Amino acid sequence: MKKKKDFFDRVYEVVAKIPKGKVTSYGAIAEVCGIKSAARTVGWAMHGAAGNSLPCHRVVNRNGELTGKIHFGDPDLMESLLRSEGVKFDKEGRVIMDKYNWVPPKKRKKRKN
DNA sequence: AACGTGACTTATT
DNA sequence: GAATAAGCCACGT
Repeated sequence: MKKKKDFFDRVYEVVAKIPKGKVTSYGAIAEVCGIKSAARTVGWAMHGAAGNSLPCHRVVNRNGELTGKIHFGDPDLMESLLRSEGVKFDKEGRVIMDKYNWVPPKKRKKRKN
């Protein structure tokens, strides 16, 4: 039975695997899901992820800006969470992508590595 | 089925 | 280099 996971489910899996103290970009997740150009859809997936205990605060945009912080209820919550995990911000309030940018492993069919 | 929206990204001006 | 435009995919109405 081929349970074709929806794009959303795929995103949830990836986001749930983001290491603590690291962040990733929507585009990266979208690419891992198979659609590189679906960065926006990844954000949509987060909407459905609300209440799924997913570390959505570890997902930032390509610039390291916390674009989704607005949806946390409190704009400062996302930054606080990341700071609590050891993530540092530059003076512009962005995540230092050079150090914290983490790209999820591509889920190949039966990837044995 | 179609139009509009959205937590993005890339290219062009 | 900054600002604007278009492209992209999925969901909601």
